[in-house]
Formats: sequence, C-alpha cells, structure tokens
Amino acid sequence: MHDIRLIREKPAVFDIAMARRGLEPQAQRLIALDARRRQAVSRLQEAETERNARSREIGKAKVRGDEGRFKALSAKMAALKSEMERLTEEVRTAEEVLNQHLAALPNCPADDVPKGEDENDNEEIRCWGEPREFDFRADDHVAVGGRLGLDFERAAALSGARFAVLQGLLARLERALGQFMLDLQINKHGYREISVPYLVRDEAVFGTGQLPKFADDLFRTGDGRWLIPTAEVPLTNLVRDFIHAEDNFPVRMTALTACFRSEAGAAGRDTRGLIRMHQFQKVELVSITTPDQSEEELERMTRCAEDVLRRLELPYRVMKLCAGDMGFSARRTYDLEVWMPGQNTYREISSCSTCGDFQARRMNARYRKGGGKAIDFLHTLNGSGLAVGRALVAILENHQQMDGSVRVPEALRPYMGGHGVIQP
RNA sequence: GGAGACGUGGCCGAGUGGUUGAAGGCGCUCCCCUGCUAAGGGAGUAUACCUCAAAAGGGUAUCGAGGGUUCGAAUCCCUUCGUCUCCGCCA
Repeated sequence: MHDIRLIREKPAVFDIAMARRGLEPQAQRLIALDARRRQAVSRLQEAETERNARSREIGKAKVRGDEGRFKALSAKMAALKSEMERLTEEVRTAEEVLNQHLAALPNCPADDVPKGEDENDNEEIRCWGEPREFDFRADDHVAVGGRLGLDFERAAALSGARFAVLQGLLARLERALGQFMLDLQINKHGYREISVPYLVRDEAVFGTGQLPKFADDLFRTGDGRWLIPTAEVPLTNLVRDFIHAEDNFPVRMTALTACFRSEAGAAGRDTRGLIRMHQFQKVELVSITTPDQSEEELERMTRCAEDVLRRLELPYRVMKLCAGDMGFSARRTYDLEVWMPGQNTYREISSCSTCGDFQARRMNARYRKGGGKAIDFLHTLNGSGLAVGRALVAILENHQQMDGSVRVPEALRPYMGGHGVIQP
C-alpha cells in the first residue's frame, strides 16, 4: 500500500516508479481522489463539532428541566443530522475509492532495480558451480523420477493435472530435503522455526499483497478462507496490527509448509513434470526489520538461500530482477536459478525480496523508535529457502547417473537413513 | 453441531444514555527526596485523520469490528469476528 502523502508531495517520482512497472501515470488521479476525500472529511468534522456543541446545550436544558428550550434546540438538529448523513456517506465512498486505487498499485522498485519488461532484462549478479558435463545422455527429471517412483498418472486420477505422487525413497527424498533445509536455516542461519496455519482469512492475504488483484491465483475454501500460496502469508502477518518495540528486530522466521497455487494464468506452461504444481513444499524465510536494516537483510537472506544449493552441490546463478519481472509487493528481488540439465537451462528455485514498508502498511505493522514517541512502519522481506519440489527436480537431473540411479548429496544422507544412492 | 458467558488504554479493572480518551491500580518515563538498597512525593504516559507552509495550536474519530436507535451511546438494539464454559462429535 502506498502512502498518499508521499504521492501528494512527490507525484513525479511516483509516476516514474509506476512507469518502470509498465503503468500509466497515476498520481494526478490519486491526488484528485484524495482532495475529494479530505474535503469531505473536513466538512463532516465541522458538522460533528457543531453537533457536539449543540448536544451539550440540549443536555443542559434537559438537566435544568427547561422543556421549551429543549424542544426548540432538538428541532434545530434535524437539518444538521441529515446533512451529516450525506457527508458521512461521501467520506465513506471517497475513502473506499481512494483505497481501492491505492491497493491495486504495485510497490515502487528500488533505484538500483534494472529497467526492463520481463526475465530477459534481469541482471546476473553472480554464478556458482559449473554445469556438469555428462558422459551419457542426461534425462529430464520426469524420466529419471519415473524409474524411481514419481507418478503423475495416479496423481491425476486422484486430483487432476499438476499433482504428483512420490513413492519410496523419492517420497523420502522430498521429506529429507524439507528437513535438511529447515534445519540449516534454523541451526546455521538463526531463523526461528514457526508452525503456521495453511488456511488464512482475507486480511492476511491482503496484507502480503496477493489480494485484491491476484485472487485468481489462489485456492479458496468453501467457508471463505484461502489456502496459503506460500508461508510468506502467515509468517509475515504474524506482526500485523501491532506497535512493536524496536529492539525486537530483525526478526527471522522460517516454516516448512505446503503451498497451494491455482496457476490460473499458466495454462500450457510447464505442463511436464514437477516444476509447476498446484501443491508443493517450501521452506520459507521471512525477516521483519526496521527500515535501516532491510537492505542488508536482503543480501543476508539471499546468502542463506544460496547456502542450501551449495550444500546440495547444485550449480546456480543469482539474478537481480528487472522492474517488470518483480512481484507486486517487491521493492527489489533476487532470484536464485538452479541449473537444470534436463531442460538445459537455469530455472527459478528461490526468490528473495524486500518489500520495504509496502506490506507493513497493508498490515498496519509498526514499531516504536527507541522507546520514544516516534512510530514508523516496519520493513518485511521474504524468500524461499528453498522450494522443495524444484530442489527435488534439480537433484534428480544434476545427480543422475548412467545406470538410472541418483546420487544423494552428502549433506542429505543423514536425512535419508544413510542411503547414498536411490536405485531404480 | 447444541446451550450459555464475555470482549474497555501496555496490563489489571471501574463504568447501563449527557464535557468519559475514559475512575482506580499496576507497569513505564522524567523530576524531587533518601549515603546504597528498599520505601516515599510530584509530573507525564494511546492511535489515526483533518486543519496549519512548518512548529505551536485547534478539531474529529476510536471502549473487538460494522450497522441501527437517540438531540446525545463504552453504556440500548442488530449483525459479525474473537475468547471462554458446559454438552455432543472427533485427529
């Protein structure tokens, strides 16, 4: 959510930011809506002041037992009252319209975010590991996994497209990955483990920015709740509607959860394999910081996500997303892309973003500076550390062997009951 | 699912129609006093919005949320969310 006062003060800056997002200039319209709102509020408050004064007089007359004066004064209130009703309605609609407009606009990109429209304009920041040279024909994960217990047909019979069933050591590998990642973030990187609800209400999803614009991407329950598309939603909303003490921060939280996405806009994309599922596991990282900490925290968080790939011996690169490719709430985003031999390309496996105060405003999550009087909005960051399903894909493809088996990276073996290889 | 109770400031807790943003207590901050500690005295201690070039100042709203009754609502009515108790069911 944007601060209308900032827009009022620096409309040109705001419109430049929106232009980088590929949007038309917005400031003029928003300022006009705000002016209308403020005028209505002022008028209403004047009317309320008058009402309060008159009510007091009426009260005095009543107490004195001055029936005549009481009736005369009461009669005069009728006009004021209907005027107030009109003004109240005007304020309500003015606020609603302004908020609707504000809530639908994406966050402003940070200054250093590259210009660009899509992934082709993203900027490579660094690269780790060498894509492996295979001395046999490398399969993609569907073929490799198919021999090890990955079954899309059974899943389709149960649930439809974009679901998978994992069996045997493959199921265990998924569990091992989740446990390994979670333990790493908790024990080595100082994140606090949190267990969260998978079903959340409107306000939570609005807070992180999926609502109102992206309702189509989410699953909704019969009783009006939403299945979380990422643990970012419950984790971030943990600090909502509260004024926190400054010395709490940074707060670092992590959770291993299932994530549910309708993939409404992805018809026909990534239909093969595990890349794009309606349901997948993910270890999420969320940091809540004061405004001065968030820049550094994003670098730190990205490193925490990268560490998972290094320990899993998976080559990857770090991309700084261009303005057009960033998510709605993000101010700056680093994507981690892991090398996928089966597709001969890098694929996104983590996305680490700082949202600045954008989500905090929507959630009304604030802190008190240094125990003093000043209050400000917090900053929120989120990142995957990592997506378990895609990590599984990367393992199958990168660590496959000529005989159809898959080597289990050293770091994962304690979680695999000592299995070093998954055999067909 | 059935029956009932309750939601007041950081916390506890008064308050059933008229200067109540809200008594009292605790906590916290500052000051005074005390050799230290303990005790004591005094002052202060919500948020948002509007107005103002800004500060000062002024105004409005907020007693879970939304709506209604009323000249006037923390107080009455309705809806909703949440909490608790009992019964039923259940991993």
